[in-house]
Amino acid sequence: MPVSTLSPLVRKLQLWSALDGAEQEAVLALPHKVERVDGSKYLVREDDKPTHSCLMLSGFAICHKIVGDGSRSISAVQMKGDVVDLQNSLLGVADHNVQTLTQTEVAFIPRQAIMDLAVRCPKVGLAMWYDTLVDGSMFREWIANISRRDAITRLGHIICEFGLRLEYAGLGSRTSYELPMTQEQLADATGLTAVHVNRSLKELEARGLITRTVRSVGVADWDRLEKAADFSARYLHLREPNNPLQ
Amino acid sequence: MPVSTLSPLVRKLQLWSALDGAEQEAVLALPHKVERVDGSKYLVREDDKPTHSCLMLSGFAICHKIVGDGSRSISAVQMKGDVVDLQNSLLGVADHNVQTLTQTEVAFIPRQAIMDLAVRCPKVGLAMWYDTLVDGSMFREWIANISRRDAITRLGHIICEFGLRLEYAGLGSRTSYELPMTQEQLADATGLTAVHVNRSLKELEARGLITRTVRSVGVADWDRLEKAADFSARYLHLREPNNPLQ
DNA sequence: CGCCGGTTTGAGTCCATTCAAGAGGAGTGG
DNA sequence: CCACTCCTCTTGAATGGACTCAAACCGGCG
Repeated sequence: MPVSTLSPLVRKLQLWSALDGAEQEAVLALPHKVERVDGSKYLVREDDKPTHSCLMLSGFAICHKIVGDGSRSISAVQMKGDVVDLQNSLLGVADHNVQTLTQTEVAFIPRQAIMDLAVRCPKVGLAMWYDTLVDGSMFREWIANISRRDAITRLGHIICEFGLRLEYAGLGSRTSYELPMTQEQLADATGLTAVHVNRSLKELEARGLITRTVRSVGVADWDRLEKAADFSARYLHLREPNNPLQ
Repeated sequence: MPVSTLSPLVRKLQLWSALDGAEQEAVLALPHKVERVDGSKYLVREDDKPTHSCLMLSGFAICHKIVGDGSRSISAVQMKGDVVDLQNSLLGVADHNVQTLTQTEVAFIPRQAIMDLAVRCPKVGLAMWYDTLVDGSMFREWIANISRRDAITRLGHIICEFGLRLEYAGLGSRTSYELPMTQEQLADATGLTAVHVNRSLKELEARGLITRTVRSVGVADWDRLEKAADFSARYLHLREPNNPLQ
């Protein structure tokens, strides 16, 4: 296991807080175990008391809840570089499920080690806090998306978000990428039904806003899609590397 | 201005991290300015670059966004003891609006002072991070609420949430409290329209799940409402005082 | 008293859902 | 190589929950 396994984490934290050599070392030295996990496996279940957080090294995962009538709500999609489960593991009892979409590689990091590091290296703690604040920003946008946009705008919006995030993570281009979600999963992430997602995607295509093949999305005119999807990247708080906030 | 103005903040942070005397002092010593703000005033607007966070001392405020077609999405309701605007002020550019619902007293704390404190007293920083994680948990539940529950369940759920939070903040009882929101605001917090909120509240009343007067809510049988509203308090991560996580 | 914001009610409409069935692809096993 | 299964995607028709539009009601307040 190379010592640089956790370097995506360092990269991410550096966006927020200028870490000196010792601090970077401390992050890289976090105890962890890398595992390959199949698709559609649970990493954490609601009500669990998880002892580890995980850093996504490859693949995709979702955060979701099952409500009373059995239907599912997806609140986030995680990809390479994202730290999932800070929410769950730090707060003690998991309030949502984390499930892989595809085969993934994840680095499991003990909860206690993260807390100790945050106390020992406050600037690292600050950066992790910032990362959580960005998660919050994304949740708020999803709330707005689900509650106040129609189906077509809503789907356009999530397509824009994925495009930017995938591009930022080096997994594709915003104008052409592989979408690792079924229409049913898209439905659960947008508060729609799979049938209506299907019809709305077709409508987006008919309007010339996107092109589709099996699981890939193409965007001919990004600006036009952004406009139609009521999308603005501000809420993602994407930052250029090597330009920490402080 | 008494030195104990910020004590609600100490109380809140203590839930997560056992702070020693010096750390408590450091929190209380945060520079701040207390102001009385009228109802329906903006504390922060989207796109602002706020320089302060604010601790709510009394009254109510909401976080909201206006989407492309002009409609509004409320993502959170803040009350006494809540720190609003960490999200906005720490990340630089505000991604949502914060607006008072009622007359409020707020303590404005400079963003830089909070960041400095988090670095100087890492356990305080950790506690603030935890508080942000709880916010995230609430956002996820709201996403589930808005996307996958019908109107009646959705409203019942938010009524349960407010009951518990108000009781926890010492502002009423879960079975009888003043609700500081109009039906239009409830609509924007649940992804419904004001008209449908009205009809659904009446239906909740007709089913004997709640009683209403002008702006107050009564719950005759809490357990029955919880059940009908698919409510479980887990996501609020309410903790007993004097029992820090570590 | 008249205004105003909020609540209530009715009637008609529509966006998204439900139900149902067929088509396309990938994987499995005989 | 084909039959079979399973999952996802696609399409049609009918339904319904929530919306829109509109008007009346109500209490507080200048």
